[in-house]
Amino acid sequence: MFSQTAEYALRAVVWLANHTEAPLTTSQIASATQVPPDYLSKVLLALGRSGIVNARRGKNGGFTLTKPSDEITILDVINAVDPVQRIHTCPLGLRGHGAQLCPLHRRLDDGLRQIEETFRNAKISEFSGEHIPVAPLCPRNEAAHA
Amino acid sequence: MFSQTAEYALRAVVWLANHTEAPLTTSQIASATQVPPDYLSKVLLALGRSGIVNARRGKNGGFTLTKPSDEITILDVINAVDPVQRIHTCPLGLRGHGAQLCPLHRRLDDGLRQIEETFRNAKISEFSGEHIPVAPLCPRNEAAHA
DNA sequence: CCTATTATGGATATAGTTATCCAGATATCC
DNA sequence: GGATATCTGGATAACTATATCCATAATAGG
Repeated sequence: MFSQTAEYALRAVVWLANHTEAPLTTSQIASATQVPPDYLSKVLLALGRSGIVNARRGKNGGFTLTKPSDEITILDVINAVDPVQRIHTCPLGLRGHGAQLCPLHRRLDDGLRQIEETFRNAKISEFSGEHIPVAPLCPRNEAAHA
Repeated sequence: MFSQTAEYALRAVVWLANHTEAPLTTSQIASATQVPPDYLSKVLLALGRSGIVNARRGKNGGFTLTKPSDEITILDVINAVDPVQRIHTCPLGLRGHGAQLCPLHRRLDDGLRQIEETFRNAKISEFSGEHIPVAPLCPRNEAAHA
């Protein structure tokens, strides 16, 4: 349902939100989030172009978030790499004029609107910071070691 | 967000729900719903395998719905061709054990669950029958002719 | 039984997404 | 200013989704 690219972008942003002390390099993020490094570099590029992350080159360079994590939503990240395509006009190319969708497509678009809404209300801060009981991204299930 | 295939499948099913007198052939459905005929044939095959449509070969053959349209949901159709992939295990392949998703993936899966819910509640009958004010699928905008 | 019609499904082509590779640009540090 | 680290971005490959083509199987009707 979501593209792989969106998944990768979210992992990167959540990881960055949890490591704000210094910039993180592509390869640091890649190994932490288990994303192919060279592909991640494209994803980070897109996140940069959308103003979600900031890049610094050279030694001690890397990526940082441009905003605090409570000002970034899941929707922002998804839209940066793989925008939600709302249905604005009849996909059949009939002469339905714009706003007037048929019941089916109106209903499908309602679903899309709902998804947007849900993910607009999900701030990245929800997944970062000290208050998170389990580790960011998937927990390593420390319970198993006890 | 939804695949092209799912879109095609929904158009076909809605069209069938609105034309129940006799079986419709692939090419009839294709031209009515503006879907590439040879591709539609694969889509209808998948719908048949999922028990949503019934096929009859030979003269006067074609496709019919196996059930009344109020017993088929948008979710049924989507799942027949391009199933909603819920997130059950950690996509990072870490040793998180099944049920225990990290906050991010739990939230994403919540979104997916919500989509399922929304489309499970959308019966195809909603888009078929005499009670529909505008034509099924996109209206031909008859207003423009007045 | 024969013919016409229609679905079934395999083979292949095209396009889009995901992934890899590497040369270049830019910044930092000394 | 030189050396090194790092992002930027173009070129290409692998994979998946979409689309097309056509031979075959099954059915209806005569």
